Amino acid sequence: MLQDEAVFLAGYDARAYDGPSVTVDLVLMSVVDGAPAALLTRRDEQPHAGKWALPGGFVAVDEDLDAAARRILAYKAHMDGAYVEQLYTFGGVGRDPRMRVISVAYFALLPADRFSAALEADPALTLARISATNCNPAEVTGMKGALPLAFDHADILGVAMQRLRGKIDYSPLAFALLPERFTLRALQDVHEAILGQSLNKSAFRRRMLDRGWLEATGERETGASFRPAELFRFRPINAKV
Amino acid sequence: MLQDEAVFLAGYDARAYDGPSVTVDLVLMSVVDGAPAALLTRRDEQPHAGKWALPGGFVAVDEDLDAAARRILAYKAHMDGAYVEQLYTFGGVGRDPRMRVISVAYFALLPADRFSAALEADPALTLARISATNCNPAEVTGMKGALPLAFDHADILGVAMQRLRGKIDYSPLAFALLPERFTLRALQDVHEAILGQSLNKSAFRRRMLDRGWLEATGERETGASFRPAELFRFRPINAKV
DNA sequence: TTGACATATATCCATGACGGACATAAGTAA
DNA sequence: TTACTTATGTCCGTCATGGATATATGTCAA
Repeated sequence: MLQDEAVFLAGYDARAYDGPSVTVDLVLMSVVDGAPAALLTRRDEQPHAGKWALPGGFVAVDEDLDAAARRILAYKAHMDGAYVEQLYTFGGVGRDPRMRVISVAYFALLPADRFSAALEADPALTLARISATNCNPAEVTGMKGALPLAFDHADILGVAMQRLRGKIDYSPLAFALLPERFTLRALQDVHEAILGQSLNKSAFRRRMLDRGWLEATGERETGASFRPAELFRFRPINAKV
Repeated sequence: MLQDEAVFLAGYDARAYDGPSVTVDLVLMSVVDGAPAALLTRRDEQPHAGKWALPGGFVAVDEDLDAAARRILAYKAHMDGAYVEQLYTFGGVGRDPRMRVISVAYFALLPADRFSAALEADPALTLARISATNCNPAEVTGMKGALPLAFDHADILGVAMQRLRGKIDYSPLAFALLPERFTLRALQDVHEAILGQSLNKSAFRRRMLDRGWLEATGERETGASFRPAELFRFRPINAKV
């Protein structure tokens, strides 16, 4: 921050010198129609009015950081129970032109159906498709073309995708993106969407079944006009998340 | 800056409430005598007087988060140029009994010689050995037995070791713990100290040489009473840190 | 000068994970 | 009943790894 700019702000609020404010920003992610997606809210006010931002909010002085993330998940995104993990803390001085804000980013993973339900429940939310192939900076497109992102939220989205790609093949993150019962094909689709590349089918099945995370239900999918696949369930034994 | 954006800033009340304070805590790590170690400072004041803490400090309102980490590295640990990476943000309400403090933890990696130099330069610092095998919670011992840790710094140390263990075999982190020239044996010693287990020698050599990170210098170590090993140098080509 | 010694370096092989091809199974639809 | 499509299981070549073994190369002592 420039010196005269600091003096300018100090004239309006002396407490600006107390220290940085802390917010939590949430990257709500899912895989929709074979592509990674995130939920964004449209900014009505300055700065960055009209641009799209991650749901977020200030951390209260008597509130755990994780609790703040869950509160924002429930209040601004109308959902709870999602898998939530702290992502990274963004603390550049110029992130927000109003004042100094340090933002602790979290990402939350949701199955596509709950994702859609949240979209319908809140018209202020929109779905942004994230290009998995070219992810730095994150290119997001909505229903009507590209979505300009507010603040450094494109960076945050990029780091979230990066983390997801790095962890998905050795952690059970993918199960948070699927319904309770799913086929091996659906599981592979999620992996391929996150990684942005197709995977070998035999090797993928072997790997997943050998890992011990899957429990066969004995049931099979319905509605397909071909041989139905068996439905599996996530068995969180020896789970390392 | 847009016209209406400037108008908006002029009337903005920077802070409507008092929020949490933000500090940066530094986990200064190295491998000393075949064991992972960290630098701690002794607390003189309450709370936790007499216990040992990570070097840390408040983040100024006009200071980048990363800059704060580098400042603390320079002022409290008397060193610079180390490899520094953000670790995790600890935001529990009861962390500090005095007031609400959210701490962004960083870890810094240093070769053992610079580690020792910092120890000699500042008598307030002490070296804590970290048991790599049983790392949760981190057990640290100094020269005279166990070191009780202040606040939640044992947790932070544990997360730092966990991160280091998780990243060392697929990232060039180990080179930040070695001098500029080193033997393959020294590199393996560092890996084994971090992982807390011995590694297969042939496989380790093959893996490291195939990875393309090592540049042979043609020189050999001196002072050994047996066949001297070749000295290698880290070649940061295609480096992913 | 020479040989013992300790470690570095190179070679070889068994094992297991993986990519990929192929055959078979099991549903729907005509 | 047959065509069709995908699921599921089997087989094999390739490659990374663990591990053993052989050779190379320095110091040190006799």
